Amino acid sequence: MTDLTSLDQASSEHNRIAQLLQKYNHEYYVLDQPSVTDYDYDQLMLQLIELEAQFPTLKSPDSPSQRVGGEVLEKFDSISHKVPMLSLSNGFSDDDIQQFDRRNREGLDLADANIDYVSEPKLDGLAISLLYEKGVLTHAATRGDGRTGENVTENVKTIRSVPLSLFELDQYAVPDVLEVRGEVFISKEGFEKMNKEQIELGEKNFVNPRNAAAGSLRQLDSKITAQRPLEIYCYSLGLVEGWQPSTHSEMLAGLKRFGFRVCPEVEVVNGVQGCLNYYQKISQKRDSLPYDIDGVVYKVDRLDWQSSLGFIAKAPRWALAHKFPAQEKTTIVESIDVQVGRTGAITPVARLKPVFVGGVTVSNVTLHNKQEVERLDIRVGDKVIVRRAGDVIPQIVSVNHNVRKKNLKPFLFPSACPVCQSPVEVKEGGVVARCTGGLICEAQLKQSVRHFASRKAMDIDGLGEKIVEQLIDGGLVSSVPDLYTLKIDQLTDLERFADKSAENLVQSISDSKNTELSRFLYALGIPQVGETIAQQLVDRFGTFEAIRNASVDVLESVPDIGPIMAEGIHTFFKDEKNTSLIEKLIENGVAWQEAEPVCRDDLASLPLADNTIVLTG
DNA sequence: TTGCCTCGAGATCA
DNA sequence: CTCGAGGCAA
Repeated sequence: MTDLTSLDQASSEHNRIAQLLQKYNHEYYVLDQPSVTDYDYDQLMLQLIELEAQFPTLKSPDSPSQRVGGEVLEKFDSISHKVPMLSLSNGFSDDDIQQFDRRNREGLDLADANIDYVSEPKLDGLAISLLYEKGVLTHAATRGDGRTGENVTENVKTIRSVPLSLFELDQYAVPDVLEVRGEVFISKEGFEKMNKEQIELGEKNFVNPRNAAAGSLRQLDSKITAQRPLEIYCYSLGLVEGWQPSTHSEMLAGLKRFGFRVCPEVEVVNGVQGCLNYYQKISQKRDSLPYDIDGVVYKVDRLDWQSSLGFIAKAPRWALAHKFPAQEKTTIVESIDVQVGRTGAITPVARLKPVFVGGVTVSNVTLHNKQEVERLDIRVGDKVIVRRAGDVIPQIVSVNHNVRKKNLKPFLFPSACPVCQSPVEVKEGGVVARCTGGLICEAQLKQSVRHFASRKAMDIDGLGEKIVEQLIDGGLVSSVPDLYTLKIDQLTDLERFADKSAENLVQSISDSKNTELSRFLYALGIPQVGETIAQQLVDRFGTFEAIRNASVDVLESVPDIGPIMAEGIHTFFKDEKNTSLIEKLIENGVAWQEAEPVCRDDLASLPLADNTIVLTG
């Protein structure tokens, strides 16, 4: 390599090697048909890296050398998705699929004609968006909340099956802007290998491929990501300029030509029967597929039909995820605890003998309320069937009463709060039992303080659950305003609280004094008032005084506020306990900028959105 | 709800 | 080294 002295020479050599590597890479990771040995590939890569070390100007963002990882980041920046990343509606039964198809045919005025659907396995990984500008991968982002995700470009570049630049084939011009979406995952085999390595390194095993993939993508050091066996299958587009396929299947074929990996199980099927047959077929193949899936996805093939069907709240109407039934396991109820929430809600929770189901270890399952406990007739010592319903929340499916030992005692739903002994009350017509102790109840107090400090409320950094517990158990805090009079010396008396921690906590509490009205409102924990309603109240009324003095009728005029909420808000501000608490907070220095009341309706959602309205005065 | 990553800080031990 | 907080993903 040292014989390359001029930049020109080096540059053409760099080009040659880079192109070879791109080709070999694609053959190996996308087509699964390698034409050279791993050794040859590695040697070539080393040559390239050496060359770039000698001539750093040759290091381009799409150089194959990017695959080994680069600089260590300090944090991930956020990236906003120009086209939001939506989720999919779920279906579980044949009937759900038939309804989906019927809705589509009705929506498209098709009566009897069958719709072509693209069907594909639903991979159990994490969604990712890849942005190519002028054919080069420039940004890769996680889904996040659908509107804003994290910039994980450096990590994604290390995934061998992600093209760093698009293939240019004569007859297919590369689009100016191409955002491709897909699923990043780890294969079953990759996962096994990875865990073997973890053991050799003396590290902990990963529990399931999905979380291992998500964790791998969140490494600040992309060199670590580069060593993880991440793969990708691409399945849809985001923002595109300069390419207009007319069907989904044509789009997927195009993606393959550009060098993307597309799941080989994808098929175009005809009508609802085609979908159901596909589901059967994939169900049978499921165990032999090299990766985890949790269902199949159907998408209307014609893109013009997709756009005329459009979207509901946060999912396309033209696609449906047909999920496999959740895995179920049997375990034992070890105890039934009762939790008291911020609003006094009494929730029974079953503590289970830990059981590995659906990829995670489940040991706690909420039993929701009294009715549910009675419906299940669940007792400590019972054998129960557990599953993870709809992706995440564990659920008790049923209790095996046949094998119940005779001496098991029925669970007695408490009539007094287990924490403060105040009477428990169920509102007329309601299901939720509530502790009537209010803030006298330590459980409610703890939760209120925790809520007050939370990020979307007053954002007091470092005041988590355990610390709140310590403050209240130690008698340092008996109401929310007490936070603002905490002194460093008081804190240092607590366990595991040294000077630095005490100082930091006092500082972040003090920092929270300057806040926004909407945060403060939300922090107060007014019944029914979440983040959104708090913001709407501020938009409508502008000042705290205006909100606190608003009559029920006026409150009801705010969008999304009905009679129940209006009543709740009004009553909250009439209660002297609440007003004195608010006074104290203000005395202790909590303050915000007040605004003029602006009656701001959500313009985008109104029929007038397309017109221009000029406001004067 | 669980799993994973990352950070700061306290505790522990050489 | 361990713990708690915080953030993210499904």
